[in-house]
Amino acid sequence: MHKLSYKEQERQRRENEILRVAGEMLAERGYANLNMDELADVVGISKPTLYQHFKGKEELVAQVIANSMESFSQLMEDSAEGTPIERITKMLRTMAKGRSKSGGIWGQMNSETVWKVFRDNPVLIEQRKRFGERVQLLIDEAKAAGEISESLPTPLVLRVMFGMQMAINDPHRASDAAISEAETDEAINNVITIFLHGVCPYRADQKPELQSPSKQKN
Amino acid sequence: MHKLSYKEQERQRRENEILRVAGEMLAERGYANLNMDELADVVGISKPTLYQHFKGKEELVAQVIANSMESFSQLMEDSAEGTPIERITKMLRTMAKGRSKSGGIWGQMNSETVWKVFRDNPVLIEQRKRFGERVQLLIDEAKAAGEISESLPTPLVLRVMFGMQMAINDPHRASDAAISEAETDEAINNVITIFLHGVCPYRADQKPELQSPSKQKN
Amino acid sequence: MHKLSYKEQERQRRENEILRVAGEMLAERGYANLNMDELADVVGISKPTLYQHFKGKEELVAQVIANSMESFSQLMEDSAEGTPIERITKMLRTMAKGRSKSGGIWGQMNSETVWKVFRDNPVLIEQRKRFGERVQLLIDEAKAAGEISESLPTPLVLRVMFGMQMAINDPHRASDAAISEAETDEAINNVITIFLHGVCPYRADQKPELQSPSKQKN
Amino acid sequence: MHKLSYKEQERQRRENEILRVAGEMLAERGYANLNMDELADVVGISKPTLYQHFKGKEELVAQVIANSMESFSQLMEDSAEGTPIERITKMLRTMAKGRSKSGGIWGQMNSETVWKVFRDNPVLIEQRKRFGERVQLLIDEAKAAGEISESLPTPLVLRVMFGMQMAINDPHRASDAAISEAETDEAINNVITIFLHGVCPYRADQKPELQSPSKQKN
DNA sequence: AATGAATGAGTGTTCATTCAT
DNA sequence: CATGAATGAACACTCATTCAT
Repeated sequence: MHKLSYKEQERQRRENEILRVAGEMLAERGYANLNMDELADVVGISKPTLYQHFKGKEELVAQVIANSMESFSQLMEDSAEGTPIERITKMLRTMAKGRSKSGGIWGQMNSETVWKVFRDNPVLIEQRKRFGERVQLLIDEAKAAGEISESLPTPLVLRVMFGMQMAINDPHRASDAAISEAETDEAINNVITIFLHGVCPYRADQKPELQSPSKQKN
Repeated sequence: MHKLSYKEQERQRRENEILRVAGEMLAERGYANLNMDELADVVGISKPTLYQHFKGKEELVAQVIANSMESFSQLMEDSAEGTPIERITKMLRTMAKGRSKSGGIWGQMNSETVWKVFRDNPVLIEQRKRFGERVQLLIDEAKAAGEISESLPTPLVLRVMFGMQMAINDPHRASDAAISEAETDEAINNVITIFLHGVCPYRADQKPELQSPSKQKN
Repeated sequence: MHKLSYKEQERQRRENEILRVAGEMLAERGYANLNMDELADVVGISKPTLYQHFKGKEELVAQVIANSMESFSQLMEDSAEGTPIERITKMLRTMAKGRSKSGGIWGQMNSETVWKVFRDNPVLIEQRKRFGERVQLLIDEAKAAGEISESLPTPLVLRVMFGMQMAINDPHRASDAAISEAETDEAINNVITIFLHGVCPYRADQKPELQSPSKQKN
Repeated sequence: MHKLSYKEQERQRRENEILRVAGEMLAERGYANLNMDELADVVGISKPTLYQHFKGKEELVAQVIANSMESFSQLMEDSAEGTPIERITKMLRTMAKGRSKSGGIWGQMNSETVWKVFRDNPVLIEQRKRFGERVQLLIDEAKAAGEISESLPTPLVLRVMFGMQMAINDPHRASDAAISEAETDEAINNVITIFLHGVCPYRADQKPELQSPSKQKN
């Protein structure tokens, strides 16, 4: 890999900065309220420069999502040690701590626009595939280790992981009343506990029986 | 209760129609892409008429949310029989089936704007209180019945319920490829199962141990 | 003159009420901010009823102006006794006291729209003529009596009268700090004094010499 | 003071042009009929460009007023020579000639909206203070020189000056029939004469006696 | 005759995107 | 390359006016 020129480095640094800020904005305010003017302002560049880095808002957001997935993937890679469930736990915890990086963006998938970007952007199509495979692998390992019920479809487990994310904080807490670190930690722990118990293979002697709707009244 | 005039009925009917369409749009496209022009068009009225029903976009959305919470509340009321956990199960199932009514809108709370409406709108403040109390009651009953772990804070349980919601469908499925009823049902069942196992009091002999972060590496 | 039916009387009463309220609104807020919805509301009737009395906003305003001129004319008629200048004084005072009736509306002539109504409305054309004649008469009498300088064109004197009006109050005083009756009275007295001294024939020995622009530097 | 770049100059030029046109429109048509679309059109720019210069209609109007006051202030500064009354005379004349600059806008203060801007806009608050002080000074000098009656409150004198303004022209003359320069000049002279005689200290031997309302009948 | 309800035609404002410098 | 400045296309909201009842 050849050495990057100073200019090139600078460019990279700035691109990352843009993506970082955009990621935060996207997670906090949603696609529609992600304002290109403000973004450029906060990053400290002009709008045309912004457009030199990204062809448009959609592409920018696509990159943000890509980055987010990438760092998520990286996270899985990095926590390669431990039992699968330990790794999953760690992932959940990391996601939760850095809400803006992954969880926050996931929450934006409810917006049609973001979803379309996620679905149709060429860069993301590839990334989605790789990402899915890696997660699949991890979850499957967990299944093999008996830590996740075999009967649960992998994508569903993944979606539950993200859904759990959203349960950790009131998305926008009491506005001014900052939440203590300890409180957040406890919420995280609780959510992880719920997740782990929720997905682990249950045994016959365990209480909750799912009643199919028809038999409900019984 | 006096009989409503035909006009009055018509007005009500239309108001409901507006709320229904707006609810769908909100759930599917988010606040920013809920377009008053289009809404009026789809409902088949003119914009000023729309504004005679609702003072503005925010109030409209507030009403949509209020309605959504109301029908959710109603649901709890209606399913008053059965063990608490049976009732919760039924609720989850109903929420999941009618995504647009409750779950879909909940997903929009990630948008700053919607969240502000939810927090600050006077109509909703009262409703939130009542809603919270009812749910609190239900969950507390479930705790008392030993169906939900006492150690889990009630609001967190509620948030998990909503988070679960979002795990049921890819928020926007493969766009055209409609998902079979059966598939959805299975997803619902799976998610409910996960929820029930996740929150039920676990016993010492159960597998998953939550490792506190410090001890993680062991 | 035949006796009016009760209905007819009622109608008249309401028409007057509309004109009164509209007059106040027009004087205080200007043409553009005179809102037909609000007007109907304040008067306590529905908009279609309003439109049964007046063909449209312009006609309504025309009537308001006509009324205003009429009551002004009436005022001149009523104060037929005394020297011309005494009558003019009385007029100024009455105008000032009831700003909304005459002076206030006069102030709205700066709005293109109101001015056009004033100029072009058929009802007003006639009224303007009569009004002008009466005032002309009065001012000419005053001139004849040596109370107003012969050299001042009558329309200009009239305009100065109205201009003086606007000097009495800050159009919208310190908003909340109500002005004492006494203060207003003094302002009125001062303004009238200025007017009377301003227009009365001056004698050679009086101080202020008007310098024509060319000689100004002198 | 560094030399402005060409771009900067151009920007200034355009900003002035906007203010000029807006000032004319405001004076002629009032706040409500000052249309941002049309303004942009007339100036020859697009609406968003307009909004890059001024945050909104109110701010734009505030600037127009500020400019107007500033040029008025400047006028006082510039005509620093001569007796106070000479200076006032000159001011009146200049105001009258350039109606749109000062007088015309003053006439709009009857509109609630414009008045609110005048009262509440932060930029104008400071300007109003300075403006008031300067005028106060001038009028007080005139009083000291015996050219304006000591008994007249300064603010009232100022208001009368502006009121006089409005007497010079029929605010909108016979529309098409342009008024000859000479006519206007004569009107101006007459109004100034009236003003000067009106406010100068009157002597006991002068005719017009102000009758207090109670004694009017004599 | 009176009204609740409806609307066409704007109005101010914003935003993603592109030139000219 | 970087940028100040420009813009087309929307969008939320309002208002005078008119029907249908």
